[in-house]
Amino acid sequence: MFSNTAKYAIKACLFLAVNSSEVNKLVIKDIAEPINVPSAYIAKILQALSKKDIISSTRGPKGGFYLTGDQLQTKVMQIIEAVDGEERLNSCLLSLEKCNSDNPCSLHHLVFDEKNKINERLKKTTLEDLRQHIMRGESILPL
Amino acid sequence: MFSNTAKYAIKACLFLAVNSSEVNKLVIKDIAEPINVPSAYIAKILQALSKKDIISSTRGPKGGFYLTGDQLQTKVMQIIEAVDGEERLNSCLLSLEKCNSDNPCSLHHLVFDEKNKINERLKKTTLEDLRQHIMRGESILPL
DNA sequence: GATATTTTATGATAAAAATCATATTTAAGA
DNA sequence: TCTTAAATATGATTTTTATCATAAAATATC
Repeated sequence: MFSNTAKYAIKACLFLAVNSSEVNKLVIKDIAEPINVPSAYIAKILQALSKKDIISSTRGPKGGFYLTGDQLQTKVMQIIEAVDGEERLNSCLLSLEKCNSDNPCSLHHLVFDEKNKINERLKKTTLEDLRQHIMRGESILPL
Repeated sequence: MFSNTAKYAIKACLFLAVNSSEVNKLVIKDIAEPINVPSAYIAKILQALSKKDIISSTRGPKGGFYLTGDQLQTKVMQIIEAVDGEERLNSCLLSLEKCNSDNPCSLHHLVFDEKNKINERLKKTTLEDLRQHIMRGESILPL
């Protein structure tokens, strides 16, 4: 459903949401190992997220990655779009240009409402929301 | 959401459902062109579907592809599984093995019910259902 | 300022998915 | 039985995605 890159990005952001702060930066290795993603790969993803200001970083000794308070308000959808580009989730199931609610493709009715609901949630849910969920023990930190 | 291969497979099956029959077989070119898929590619997909008995074929002159009455009862999900392999649609969003309803990953609640609903529909809906929908003008044949 | 530690930029390689090409087999019809 | 029209089998190529590698730039600390 998501690309590996998007999944890894979400995992990394959540890991940062739970474990990092401006005074507790994490170095690539300390992210890659626990979330179980090859470190050279996650490094590249973190760079992209950092460039898009979804996460923060400073280089040099004592440097690393972390999230600011603002960045805890990032929506899950923004993370996905940052790494995968937009509309991966918004197009018709069959990728038909002509398909829309007025002129639905054959599968349209089967998925439309549910797909919308999922998308709405991804657009609304923030890292902070997920972090709190994890803190309360209502879901697990994906590792 | 689906692979190109799965999308093309669904399009081709629907096209056959609407336009073919045991006495009106369609040749690759007559499928590939209208549904707008490269013919060498759709040929390969049709071969796979035929081998799994989701569509029928006969070779030689007057040969071609078609659906039997039974095959009109094929579920959309079966088509997807035939070409993509199973479980592409059944795994956790983040592909976590440990994630399930008892031990949900952070995104689990955001998608679980809707994903299930979609999957249920894909498992229930037959080509014949979709064909009738199209015949009644309630949806378009995806081209 | 020199050094060490970190991210950043860049690009190389590997694997998977999509696409293209073609020789072989089958069956109809002359 | 020969020819022709079709699917089938097989595999090559291209494109995309995933992964790996490394030199350059930045910054803290001595």
